[in-house]
Amino acid sequence: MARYDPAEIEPRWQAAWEEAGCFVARSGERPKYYVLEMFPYPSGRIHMGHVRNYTMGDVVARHKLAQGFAVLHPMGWDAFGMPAENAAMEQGGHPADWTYGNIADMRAQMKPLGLSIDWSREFATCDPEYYGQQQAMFLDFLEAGLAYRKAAVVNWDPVDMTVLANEQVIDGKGWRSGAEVERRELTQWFFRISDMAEELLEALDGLEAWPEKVRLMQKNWIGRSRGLQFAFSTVGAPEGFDRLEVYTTRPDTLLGASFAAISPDHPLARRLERDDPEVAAFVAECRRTATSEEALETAEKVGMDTGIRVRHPFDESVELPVWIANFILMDYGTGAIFGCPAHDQRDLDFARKYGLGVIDVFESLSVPEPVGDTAFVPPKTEPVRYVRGFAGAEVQTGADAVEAAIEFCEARGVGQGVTRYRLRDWGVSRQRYWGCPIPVVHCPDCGVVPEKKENLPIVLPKDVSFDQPGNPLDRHPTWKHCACARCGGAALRETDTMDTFVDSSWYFARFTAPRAETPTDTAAAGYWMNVDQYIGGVEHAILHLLYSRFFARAMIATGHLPEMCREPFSALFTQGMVTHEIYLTRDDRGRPVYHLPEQVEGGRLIATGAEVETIPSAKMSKSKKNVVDPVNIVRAYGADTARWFILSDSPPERDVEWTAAGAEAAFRHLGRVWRLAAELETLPEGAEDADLRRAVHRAIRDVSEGIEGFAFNKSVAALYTLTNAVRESTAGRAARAEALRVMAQLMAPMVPHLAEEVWRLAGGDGLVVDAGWPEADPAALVEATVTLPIQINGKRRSEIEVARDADRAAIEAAAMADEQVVKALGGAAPKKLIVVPGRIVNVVV
RNA sequence: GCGGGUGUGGCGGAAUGGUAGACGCAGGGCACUCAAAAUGCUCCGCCGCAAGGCGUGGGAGUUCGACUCUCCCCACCCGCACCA
Repeated sequence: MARYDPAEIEPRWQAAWEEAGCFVARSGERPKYYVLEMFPYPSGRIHMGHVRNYTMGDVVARHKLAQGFAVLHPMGWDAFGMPAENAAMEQGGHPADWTYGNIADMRAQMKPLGLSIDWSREFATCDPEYYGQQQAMFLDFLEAGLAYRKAAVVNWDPVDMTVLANEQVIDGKGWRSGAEVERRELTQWFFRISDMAEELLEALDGLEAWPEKVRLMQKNWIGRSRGLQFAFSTVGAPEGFDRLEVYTTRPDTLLGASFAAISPDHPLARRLERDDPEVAAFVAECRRTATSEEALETAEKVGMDTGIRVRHPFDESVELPVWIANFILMDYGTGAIFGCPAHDQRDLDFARKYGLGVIDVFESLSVPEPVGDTAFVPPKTEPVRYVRGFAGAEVQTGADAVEAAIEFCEARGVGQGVTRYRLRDWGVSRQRYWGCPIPVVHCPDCGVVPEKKENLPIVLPKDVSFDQPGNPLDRHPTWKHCACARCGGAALRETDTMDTFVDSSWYFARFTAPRAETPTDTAAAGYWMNVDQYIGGVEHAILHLLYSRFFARAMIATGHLPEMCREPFSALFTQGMVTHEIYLTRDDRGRPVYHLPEQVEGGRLIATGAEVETIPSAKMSKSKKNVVDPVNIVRAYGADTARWFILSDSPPERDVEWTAAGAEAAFRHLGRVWRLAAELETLPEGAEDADLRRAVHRAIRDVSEGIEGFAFNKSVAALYTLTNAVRESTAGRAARAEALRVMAQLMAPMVPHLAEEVWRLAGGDGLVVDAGWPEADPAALVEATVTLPIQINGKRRSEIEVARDADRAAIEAAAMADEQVVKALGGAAPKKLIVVPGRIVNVVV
C-alpha cells in the first residue's frame, strides 16, 4: 500500500487553494474576522518561533473561515532597519537588494507551510508606496501638533551610530545593538505620546481580552505618580536662579530633608559649569557614564556641593545645601529633588558618604528604631507613626500622609499637587539611511518647512555607500538639496529617517486597504478593523503595542481611522518561545563549543563520536546553536508535521520544547491518520457504532473548545483520542468514512493538507476548507450508563455502574449494596451520604 | 525591593471543588520479520510478593470531598526600578 507522502500531498492542495482563491479576503454580508500575527523582520530565514506564531494564527483564521466569517489574514514585512545597513557595510551591496532578496527567500520558506494568508495584500514597509503614505501621515501629525522638534539630550548608540528612545534603552544598553549608550544633545523629532499618557493608561482597563501581564507592564511603563511640586528659594545662586523647582512623591517627608540635589543636566548645573572649572569637570565626568542605567545601578553615588543653599519652605531659618548628584535624572520631574535620607536608600547612601544629616520622619509601629545604614521605607499602604509629621494624623499610612501633605502645602501656597508620568515623548529621529525619510526641508529663510504632499513619496536615493560611518543620506552629493516647499528657494532636506517602530505602528490598518492612494481607506478600515485577534511575542508587550495604541489615536485625530479604532487590537495573545536542548563539547582550554542538534545523535557527535554535554532547554539562539531550521523539518516530514508538533504538548502561552523524538512521533501519528483514510476502500460495509458516534461528537466539542480557548494542545489531544476511537471502531465503511470526514474538518485548522487528503479519501465533496465547521449533537454526547466512583470517607474505594438518568434514590440503593460499602459500614447506618448524580457518591462512616 | 507568574509521573502536560495523571513522548514486553525499519497488541506515578499504603513544591485551614478555595513558607521564571 502507498504511504503517507506529504511531499506529494502538500503542494497539490496548496495549488488547489490557490486556484480556488480560498484565502482572498472579501468584505461582504458575512461578519468579519481579522486575524493578525506580528509581521516579521525579513532576516532571510524563518525560524521555529515564526512557525509557531503563524501556525497559531492560521488555526484561528481557518477555524473562523470554517465558521463562515469573512476572514482577513494578511502578511507583510517589517523591512526597514539596521541589519540591512550592517549587511551592506559588511558584505557590500545595497540594503534594498538585501532586504527584497530576503523577503523573497522568506516568502519561499513560508509558502510551503500552507498558511491561509491573503498574499494579495502583502507589502513591505520599505516599499515607497507604504512609506510615502507614512510621510503623508507624518505631515498630518505635524499639522495637528502631534509631531514636533526639540533639542534634547538623547541616548546615542555608538555602535549603530543612532539615537535610541528612552523606551528603547534597556539596562543602559541599546535594545538592539547592546552597546553602552552615551549622552548627546541633538535636535530630534518627537511624537507627543506623553500627552496621551492618562488616556493610554485609563483605556488599559477596557482591554479585557489582553493578557493581564501585558496591561500591567504597560501601566508600569506609563508610570503615573502623584506628588508635590514646589520651589525652594535659593541663597547665593546666580542671577535668574532665585528659585529651585523640585518634585517629590513623598512630600510627607519634607521635615526630614537634609539636602537638595540637582541633575548634572539641570540648567543650574549648566550655568555653574560656565564659570567654575571644578563643576565643569564634575558634570563632564557624570555625563560620561550617567545615562547608562546599568552603570548608574552599580556606580557609586557621587556628588558635589555647589555652595548654594536653599531655604526650607516651612522654616526660613533652616538652610539646606544644594548638591549636584549623578543619580538625579533631568528627564524625570524637574531634575531636582530634596533628599530625605531616613526614608530613601539612595539618599541615605549619599548622606552617609558626604556626612549629611539623617532625620527620621516616621517610625515603625512595631519596632521603632532610628535609621542606621538601611533606610526605613515601608509600603505606602502600611500605617506608621509620624514623629516629624505636619499634616494628617500621627499614625497614618504613607499614602494618606502624602495626600494630607499636598493639601497642607497647597493651602499655604507651598507648591501644588501634581500628577506625573514616567512615559516620555517618543523620539523618532534616526540618523540612518534605511528608514522612512522625514518629509520636511530646512530653508535658510523659512526655517523648518513641511514638504508638499504632492512631492511625496520622498524616496531614498539608490546610489549610496556604506564604507564610512554616519548617515549616507547626509553625505549624498545631491539628495538633500531641494527647493523650499514654501518659498521655492534653495533648501536642505531633513536627513533623519524614522524609527522603525513607526512603520509597525500602523501596518495593521494598511492591510485593510494595502493599495489605497491615501494612508487608509476609511470604508475598508471601518469594515475590517479592529484586529479581532493579534498574536505575537511578549517581547513586544510594551513598545510596539503602546506605540500602536498611540498611533491609532493619532490617526483618528487626523482623520485616517474611524473613532472605533481607538484600541486597534481587540484581543491579544502572547505566545511562548520555542526552546531546544543545547549540546556542547569543550576545546583544549575548556571553553564551550556548541553543536547543532542535527550533528548530535544519542548524546554523541555524529562526526567524531565524542560525547556531548547537554544543557536543559533554552530559547533557540544561533550563538548556542540550539536551532532547528523549519525548512529542514518541512523537507523531512512535511509542513503538517511541523504544525502538528508545534501545537501539541505545551499550552500556547508557555514555552514549547522542540525535540526530534516529538517531531518523529507527530509524523507517525499523521501517517496513521492517513492510513485510516486510505484503508477505507478495503473495508466491508457494516453496522454503525454508537461508541464511534459519541467519540466523534466529543471530539467536535473538545476540539472546538480548545481552539476557542487558545488551548490548541487540548484540541490536539482530542484529535488523538478520536483517532484511537476510529481505529478501535467496529463500524462499517460508511460510518467510518463519515467519522473521518468530521475528523478532517476538525483537523483542517491544524494540519490543513492532510485534512484535505482525508476529506477526499473519505468521500467529501469539494474542499474541506469550504466544508464549514461541524456542530456537536448534545444528544450524541451522553452514554446510557455512567460509572460513579464510590468514596468512603473521601477516599475512592469502589465504583458502581448506574443508568445515566438514575435518580438519587436509585444511586443510593446501588451504593449501599456495594460490597466495599457494606464492608465499611459493618451493619451500621452511614453518618452521612453525599450523592452527586452523574458525578460521585461519598459515604461517611 | 516592588509587581506578576509558575510549581502535578522519567519528560511535555490533562483535570465546572467530585475516580489525579486525559493525550502524547520516553521506556519495558509481545507479535510480524532472516534481521531492522514501519506496523499492531500490551504494560507503564511511587513503595510493596500481596493486602494495602503514599502521592499534585512544603506546612496549616475550610469542606463529606482540595491540583483546584484561604493563610503562611520555599524554589524558580518574567517585568519594572537611583522614578525623587
